[in-house]
Amino acid sequence: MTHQTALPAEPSRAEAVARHIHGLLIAGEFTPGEKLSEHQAAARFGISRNTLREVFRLLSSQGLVTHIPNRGVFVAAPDAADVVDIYRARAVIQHGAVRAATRGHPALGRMRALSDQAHDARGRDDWCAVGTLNMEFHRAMVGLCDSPRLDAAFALILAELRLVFGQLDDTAHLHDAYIELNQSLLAALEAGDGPNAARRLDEYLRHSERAVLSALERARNRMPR
Amino acid sequence: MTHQTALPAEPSRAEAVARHIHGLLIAGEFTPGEKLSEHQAAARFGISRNTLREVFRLLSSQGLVTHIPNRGVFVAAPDAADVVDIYRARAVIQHGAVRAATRGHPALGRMRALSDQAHDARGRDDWCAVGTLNMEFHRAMVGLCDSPRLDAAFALILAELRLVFGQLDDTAHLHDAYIELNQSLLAALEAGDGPNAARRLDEYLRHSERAVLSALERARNRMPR
DNA sequence: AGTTCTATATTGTTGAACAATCTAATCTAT
DNA sequence: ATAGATTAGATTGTTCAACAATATAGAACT
Repeated sequence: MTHQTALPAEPSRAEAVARHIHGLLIAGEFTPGEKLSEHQAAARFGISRNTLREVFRLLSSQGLVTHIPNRGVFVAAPDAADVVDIYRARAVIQHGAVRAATRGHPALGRMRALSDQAHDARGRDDWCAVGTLNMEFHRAMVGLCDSPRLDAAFALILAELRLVFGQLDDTAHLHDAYIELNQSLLAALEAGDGPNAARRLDEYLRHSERAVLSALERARNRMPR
Repeated sequence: MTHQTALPAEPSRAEAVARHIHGLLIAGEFTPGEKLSEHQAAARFGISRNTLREVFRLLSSQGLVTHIPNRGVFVAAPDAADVVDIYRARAVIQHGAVRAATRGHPALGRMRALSDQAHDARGRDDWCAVGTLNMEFHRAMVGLCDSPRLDAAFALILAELRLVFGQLDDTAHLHDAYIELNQSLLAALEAGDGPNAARRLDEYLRHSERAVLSALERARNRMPR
């Protein structure tokens, strides 16, 4: 189950379009709650309505899109409750990662590399890259569990979080201060200090959640619907 | 996001068939790795090939069926590695549930009710019900997290485990001894004794995983493919 | 026996069509 | 004029027939 095509060659049109829309969604190209008409979307993405329906089933299973029977599919509109839930789930899974951490685990090397890259990206003021690398860092952390299923579940949750980010305006400050937190978290893991790592993790999650929540509320106030 | 139709009235044929096949899968009506031909399955379930493809996308996103491009879809054939992974993921999520447990949490009441029902079902030698109730018990336990996303992720994992059960012959003993373990686990949670609950949980998971693994190997030896 | 080639079957996708459902505008009645 | 019922239009859910692209199985060949 660990086979992952190095270069994501898309064999089928459906999956290609699914990945494409996925990219548009987490890039914030749609407004939350926006309806995605089948006729319209099929024309826009150059596939038939039948194939598009398969794509929608794909995306809706990933939680990026909400399918309401006989009504259509709508861009997911995560609210504050969803953010709280996402961070709750993150806490459980990532706490499990801390417990599963062992010195010299391959995932630690990946985390180190991503942490360094994030540091570089910040030097270049490339905030988009910082955001992506930050998420990759935490995804790599879940790799400590050595569980494909947890990896998959976490990837889903993180994709939803990126959907939230796409709705926000000021994504810069959301990742700035957390590079240091990630570094100290990683240091604790590399040192094999579980309790300290758990504390650092909780600290990160608490701060990040609060930042996202307030940014979301700001965005909602600016654009109430 | 908390709306869940009390009685699962199926508005669309696709979802109805999806649920139907889901039931057949976890009941062990298919042999693992069996190919599900579109033409054949569409005729069998009385829907068109296009609609069936949507159903397959649904099921494949739930991990019950494996979609291989240009090859078709196959009944998932979880092996020992998958079982290990499933229990690894369970350990992480359910350990989080123990940490989230608070006295008087509604989920504890549901667990109590399910535990009692399982006890009754054992008295009636209704092992099928015992198995279902055991899973419901643990699903209710994850409800302690108050996280719809963790609930969903856990439900997915448990469905895969049921798929494994469907492949086994002697499902009776798989749940017999665990009723007591569940009861002591629940007692520890109700008493607010987290560390003890965690120990009981690990004990349950360790025993259950070993039982499933050996039963799976036995089944595989009897029917090598 | 192993390989190549060919014929067949299956999947991936399309377009048109229809019933069922929802949406929005119109029309009534108070 | 506002509230509710009615109708017309649009959208979804689903089917069918068809075709290209790929995979499978079998035949022919070395």
